[in-house]
Amino acid sequence: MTSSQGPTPAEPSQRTDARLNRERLVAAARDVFAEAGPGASLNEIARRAGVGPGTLYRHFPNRSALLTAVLGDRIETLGAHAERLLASEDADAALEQWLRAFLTHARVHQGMGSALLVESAGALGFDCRRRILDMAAALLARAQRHGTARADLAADDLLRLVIGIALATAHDDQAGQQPERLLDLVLDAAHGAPRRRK
Amino acid sequence: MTSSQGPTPAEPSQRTDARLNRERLVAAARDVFAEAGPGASLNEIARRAGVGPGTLYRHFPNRSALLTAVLGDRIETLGAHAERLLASEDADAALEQWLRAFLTHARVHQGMGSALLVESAGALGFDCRRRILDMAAALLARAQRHGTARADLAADDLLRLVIGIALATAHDDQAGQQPERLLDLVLDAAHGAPRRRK
DNA sequence: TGTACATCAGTGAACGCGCGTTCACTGATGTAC
DNA sequence: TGTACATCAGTGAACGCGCGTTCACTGATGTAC
Repeated sequence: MTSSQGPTPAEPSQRTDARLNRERLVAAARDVFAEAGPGASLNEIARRAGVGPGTLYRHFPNRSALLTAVLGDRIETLGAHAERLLASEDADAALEQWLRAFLTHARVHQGMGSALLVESAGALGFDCRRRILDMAAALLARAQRHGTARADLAADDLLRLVIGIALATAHDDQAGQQPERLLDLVLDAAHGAPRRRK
Repeated sequence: MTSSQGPTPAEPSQRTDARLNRERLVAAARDVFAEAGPGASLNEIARRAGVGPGTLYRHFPNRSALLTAVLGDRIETLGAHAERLLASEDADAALEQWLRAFLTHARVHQGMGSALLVESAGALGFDCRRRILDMAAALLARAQRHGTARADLAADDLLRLVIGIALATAHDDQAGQQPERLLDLVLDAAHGAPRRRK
């Protein structure tokens, strides 16, 4: 493949001011979404980015596109992390470390991740959901084969529990160590044998 | 105490039309909150109840009062259930059954419960949170003393996990048996021994 | 390197909307006689 | 039991607000010469 020197591979050729404003918008959106959730005001995001509302719409036709842009690099990071962990020694530890990273991500975006993960509609959201689910599935499968993870555990269930922890502890400043504690509990369940049901 | 024949013990004497409208409002609020979450439109609730917006405000000065009214009988029910279960034989089964009932409640009110449970502010909300936490704590303590529940488990953690399940699976019609499955996992964690951490 | 200009990004006032909330008015209720 | 009336609940138009979204206009950018 030919090596293009631009930092944005997808966009063919963008004016420098346009690229700058786009970056400003994504940065502002990251902050505002983190503060006010996925339903945050788009005007507020434009204000925070120092651009007019029209500029926001020029770059992102709808809220979902903006959400996806914000999530984009997070997902890249999580994906790279998963890749590395899949090559590591301890399959159990790999799963655990990735879930911790995912929890941090989901908490900071308090439900934003889940807005995309839970809602089945939305083409862009579906893609995000798929990619994260794939990462979790790969790590879980390895922990089941070469580790001590329960065989009767689905990746979607595990992920959903962690999202639940994020949602239930989001925006609670006095939560302290609770999110980590709750994840410990879930990890216990992921490795322990199922109880005999009556 | 003297036995008053009225069905509303707290209200001293209410006109019949007022009581009727109040009931209509609570019923409408229950539906609308369940559909649209705790941030649902109050005008929509009034509309659904067939009364003017002013009437809603006459009965409930703010959204929190209305939320509390809706939650009221649910909490009564959960409280009565907890009372009964505390007198039952199997301490573990009692905790499990109550948590299942609580999950159903929290799911149907998709985050409405959590709106009151999580937010520490709000005098009325605080009361709800306290009462539910007390129920969970009593059942958990008994399961720890006379059952197999882990000693290093806090009632707030357990409750928060179940709320998380409710939030993460709310409004997902194709969730199927997932909520119950996730609760099973949490129950496994609640009874199993903690893993040795590296 | 310097200038002219076509292109396209940015602007921000303005629109319609539904929201929460108010309040002067209407009307139903229940009581006193 | 029937009527007069004081009380208080209900009404719903109206207000201000912030939202999402648009679009005629302005202005910066990068290219062609």
